[in-house]
Amino acid sequence: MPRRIDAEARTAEIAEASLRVLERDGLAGLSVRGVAAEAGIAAASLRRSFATQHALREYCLQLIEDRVTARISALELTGRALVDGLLLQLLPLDKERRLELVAQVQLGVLSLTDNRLRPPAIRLSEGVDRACHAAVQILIEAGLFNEQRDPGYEAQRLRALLDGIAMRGLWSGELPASSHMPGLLTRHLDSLANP
Amino acid sequence: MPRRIDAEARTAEIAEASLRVLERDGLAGLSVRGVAAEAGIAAASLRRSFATQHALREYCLQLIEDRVTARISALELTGRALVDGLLLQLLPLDKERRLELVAQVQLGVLSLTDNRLRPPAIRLSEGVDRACHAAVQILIEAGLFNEQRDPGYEAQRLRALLDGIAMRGLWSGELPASSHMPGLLTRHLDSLANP
DNA sequence: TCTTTATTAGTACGAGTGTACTCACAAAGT
DNA sequence: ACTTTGTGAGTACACTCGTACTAATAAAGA
Repeated sequence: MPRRIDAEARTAEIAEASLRVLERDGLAGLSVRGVAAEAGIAAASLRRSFATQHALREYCLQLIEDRVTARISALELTGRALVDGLLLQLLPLDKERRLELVAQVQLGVLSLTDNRLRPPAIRLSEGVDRACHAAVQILIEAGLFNEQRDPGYEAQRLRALLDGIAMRGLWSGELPASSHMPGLLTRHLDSLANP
Repeated sequence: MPRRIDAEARTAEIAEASLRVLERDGLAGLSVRGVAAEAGIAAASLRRSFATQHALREYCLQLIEDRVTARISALELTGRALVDGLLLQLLPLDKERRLELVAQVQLGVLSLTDNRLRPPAIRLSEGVDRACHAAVQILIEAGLFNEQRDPGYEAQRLRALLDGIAMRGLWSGELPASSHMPGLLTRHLDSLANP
């Protein structure tokens, strides 16, 4: 009887349009009317998928997490190459990853003053934490991690370094100048094997 | 003839009220009426100091930079203690520093989509860069920097690490849990002397 | 074909926004 | 005492916002 059964596809489209709006216009542009226009649908249709603006913002964070984890899961690598690939998924090295990171930071900053947004923001952050700990574990198993080092500390330091490099890449304009970001990261990963 | 010649004092009060609003209510709260209420003055009086909302936001970034540099200049330390004190001024270790960092991130994120805000944001970022390079230089002069290391690379890595630790401190709620932030930093600084 | 449903466009409301005024008051310098 | 000036409170305009409706349209299943 119904007209269509899209549901999920529709919400995904809307959320992806939201990410584009977040990168182009920032938080101020993430309005019901603005996102609907970007998605090419009517505002009333958007409110059928997301009854409230908060639900939309929440789903955006969820979508970012899903997309990143999907990309990481798709990596068919091992050892050091896997560690590189894994961590590079969290840096704004191309348009897609920059889009996600900008949106993530915008919503993350909003979560500082909107407590309802903190749970999904924390979930996302914990995911990155797990990735860093996993990276250290992979290095250990590959014999690329000096045994004198403290795995827990190195995972934390790696997390901070990763965030810092990502931020640096964000502020410093576009993608070209940020091509030396991976260098900083890989050089750090190299150093974990030595002393 | 005039009534008072405050000028600077007034603008400083307003900007400090703005920082408080930014931490409490976020970017959405940084409105003319909202800041005026926080500062305890009339909206019309605020617009005498800041003709436009953009000027207010711009001055906030400037004020943050001034406050941080003032605190750093006031440090009467040398060697490693100076490096520690210098870098700790950029972490959200107390209410004042957290206030500044939250405001800085809020406006920094806004500068991603408001190009007029980029110059002051970039200035602030470059100041942090200089601090990191200075920190490395101080370590070298104090003999706490292994000569096999690359000063330029270590300055960049320090910068990223500092930003990452600061971000971590921001997201993870309040100040208590972030007391292990300095540990991460000092441990890294220690390691610069060795291998 | 008929019925059911999703989508659309449009409108409406109350609130908040930046910006721009006016007018009365209070304080300081001459 | 008088004049100049900053301040305060208030008002206004045009806009956007989230949210909530309506009525009309289009498409799919029965």
